[in-house]
Amino acid sequence: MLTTRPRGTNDILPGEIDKWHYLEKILRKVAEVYGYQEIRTPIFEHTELFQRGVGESTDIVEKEMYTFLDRGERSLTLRPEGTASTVRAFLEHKLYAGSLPAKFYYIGPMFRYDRPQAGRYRQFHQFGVEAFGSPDPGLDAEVIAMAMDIYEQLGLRNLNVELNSVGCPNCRQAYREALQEHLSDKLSELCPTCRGRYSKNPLRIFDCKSSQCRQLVADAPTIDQMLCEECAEHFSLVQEYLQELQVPYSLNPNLVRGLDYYTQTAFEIVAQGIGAQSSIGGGGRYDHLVEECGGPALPGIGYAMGLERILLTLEEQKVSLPIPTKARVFLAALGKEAQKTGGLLAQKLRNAGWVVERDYLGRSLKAQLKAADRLQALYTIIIGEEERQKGVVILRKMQESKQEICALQDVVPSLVKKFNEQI
RNA sequence: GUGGCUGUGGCGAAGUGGUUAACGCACCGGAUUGUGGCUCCGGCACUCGUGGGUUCAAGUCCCAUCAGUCACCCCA
Repeated sequence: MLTTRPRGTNDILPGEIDKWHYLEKILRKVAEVYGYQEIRTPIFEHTELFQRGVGESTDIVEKEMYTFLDRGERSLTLRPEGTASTVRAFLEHKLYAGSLPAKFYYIGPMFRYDRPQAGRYRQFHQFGVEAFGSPDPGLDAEVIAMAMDIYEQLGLRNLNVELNSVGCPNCRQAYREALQEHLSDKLSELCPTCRGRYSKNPLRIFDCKSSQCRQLVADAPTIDQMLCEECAEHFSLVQEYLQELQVPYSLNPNLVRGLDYYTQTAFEIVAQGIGAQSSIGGGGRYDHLVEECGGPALPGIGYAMGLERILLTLEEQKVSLPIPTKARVFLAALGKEAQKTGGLLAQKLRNAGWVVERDYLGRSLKAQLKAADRLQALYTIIIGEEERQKGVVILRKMQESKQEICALQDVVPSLVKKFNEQI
C-alpha cells in the first residue's frame, strides 16, 4: 500500500454510513423545528479569524490549528470550530439587517491537531447552532433544552448537563483577582503548569488533576459568588427557565470553557462510558464576539456537539437506531440473452423503488443465489435459457424458500404491488 | 508536546532463537447435472509495520523509526 490515512482521521465505510445519515437526519429535523436554518461556510478561513475569534491564549490557537500558506502566500487555517466562521458569514453578508435573532445551524468536519485518543480525532464532525441578537436568558435555557431534545430523540440516556456562568468581562476580572489573592501566599505549592496559569488564566487551575492543586483551590471563592448583579440575575433566570422546561442540570462552578469568547452561561453535556473524552456537547453565550469581529454589538449563544462522540455513546448504551432494511431483489440470469432480459427487468424494478442487484461476473446459479442470500434479498428472479424461451421467470421468495413461475410481463407489476404493500 | 501498551494473511489469533509460520472466521471453488442459509472437501501469505544491529541461525533478542491504541494536557 502506498500510504495510509492521515493520523487521527477516519474513513467512514459503507457499513456504518447509515448511522451517520440517520443521525444527520435527526439533527436537521430538530434544528428546523427550533427555527434554525442551515449555513455552510468554507472548511478553511483566513487564520486571523480564529486567532482573534477563538482567542490567542486558547489551546486551540496556541497548538492545535492546521495552518498553511496557499500559493498566494495567504495564511489559511482549517476550521477548528464552527462559531467563528458563522459569525464571519453573518457579518460578511450583513444578515443582521434581517429579523433578529438570526438562527443558524451547521454540520461538518472540524480539524484540530491533537494526539488522537478515544473519542478524539484530528478530523471530527460537529453539529452546532448559533443564535445572534438576543440576550434573553430564556433563549439560553431553550438552547440547552434543544440539545437535550436531540440526545433524547436519538435514544441516549443518563446524560448530565453541567452548568456554570463565567460572568461578563467585569465580574470575571474581579473574580480573577479574588482567585489570585486567595492563592497568592500558596504560589509555591502549585504545580508548575498552574504556576503559569496563575497569572495568565487562574480559572484554569480548577481543571488541574493534581490533588495538591485541587486542595489549594477547594476553598477558593467560586465564580458564582463573584458575579455582578446583572450576571447573577441572568444566571438565576436561566436556571428558572431550565426548571420550567424540566431539564435537569447540575451546577459546576469549575466548568471553564476553553474558548475565550464565552460570557455568562457556559454548559457542557457529559456522557459516561466512552472514555476520558466524555463531553458530547457544549456551548454557551458569547455576548461580545460579534462586536469583536467587527460587527454590531449583538449578543450570541450557541453550542456544538461531536458526532463521533454521539455515535460512541449510542454504541456504549446499545441503542439500536431505527434504520430500515432496504427492500432488495436479486436478479439471477444465466447466459447472455437472459442477462439482457434481466437488465431491462432490473431497470423497471429500480424505477419502482426496489433495490436491485444482479450478477456481473457470469457466476453459476448457485453462486448467484448465495450472493442474493448475503444481500438479504427478499426475492430472487431467476431467468435461465429455458425460462427466456418460454417468456417466464422464476420468482423465488427467499425467506420461505418458495418459488413460482411467473409470466415475464407480470413480474414487474407483481413486484411493484408487493413493494407498495410492504411500505 | 509527554507517558503506558500493541504491531504476524481481509479480520481475529498461536508462536517464549533453530527444518515447508498453527488455528478460527471471512472469501473463492467443489460435493449438488440450473437453486442460498446447514454439513463435508479443497483453495487462498514475495517483505511476520519499517530500517538497522547481535547471532552459525531472528517473527522470536537489541536499537531506531513509523503506525495503532489508551491516558495526560485540552476539548467535540
